[in-house]
Amino acid sequence: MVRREKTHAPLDIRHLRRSELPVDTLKLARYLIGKMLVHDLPQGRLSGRIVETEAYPIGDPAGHSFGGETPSRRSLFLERGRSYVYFTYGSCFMMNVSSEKAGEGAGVLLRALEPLEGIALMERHRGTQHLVDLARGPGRLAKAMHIDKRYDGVDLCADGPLWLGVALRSAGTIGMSIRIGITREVHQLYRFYERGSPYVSGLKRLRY
DNA sequence: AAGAAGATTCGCT
DNA sequence: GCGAATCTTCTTA
Repeated sequence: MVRREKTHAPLDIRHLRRSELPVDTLKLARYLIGKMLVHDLPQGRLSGRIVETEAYPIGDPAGHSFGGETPSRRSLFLERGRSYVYFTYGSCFMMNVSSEKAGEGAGVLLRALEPLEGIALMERHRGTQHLVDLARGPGRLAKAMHIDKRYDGVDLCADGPLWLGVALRSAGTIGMSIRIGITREVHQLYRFYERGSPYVSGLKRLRY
């Protein structure tokens, strides 16, 4: 397989400014489809296009902010554009983008990326060379991008190692569906994805 | 102090 | 497709 970063110049990715982020969890979840997640490591840059998200808005019983702020969940209550990283099922980190005003608990779960730069390093992190599986699913995404609890609370609009960006290619058609893996509010259409992308998880559940 | 649940993944059938 | 793995956090005693 031809590796993009060896045959193309580095992508021209510009930082997203906080003022560009919609001040609404559902709008932000849709807005982030087609945007870039970038992690600059000493070994090189990891980047990918966001192709799948889920919204966990204010007051959502399925959201981690439901029931109020705790030390482990404080990042969800930060101003929009900060990361909330948590560990679950004894094996997976997952990354959210906080999505409302400071003091309001809500977030957007990043569920899948189309890997673009640093693919060889992502393959090492994930232990597989199957491109479409590298960041398909929230736990795999975090592992491929080398995201763990150290990155909880990071400002994704600041000039740090982990950030959100915009590259030239925009999103295609955006679809909606029910969210995956939850037991409450299961009927809400709070999941957004790029139609036709092979990098989206749970393809069998895309019915909308 | 003990137990249960959890925004999943992987391996096996 | 199904079920185990695995551990943090929160609840209850």
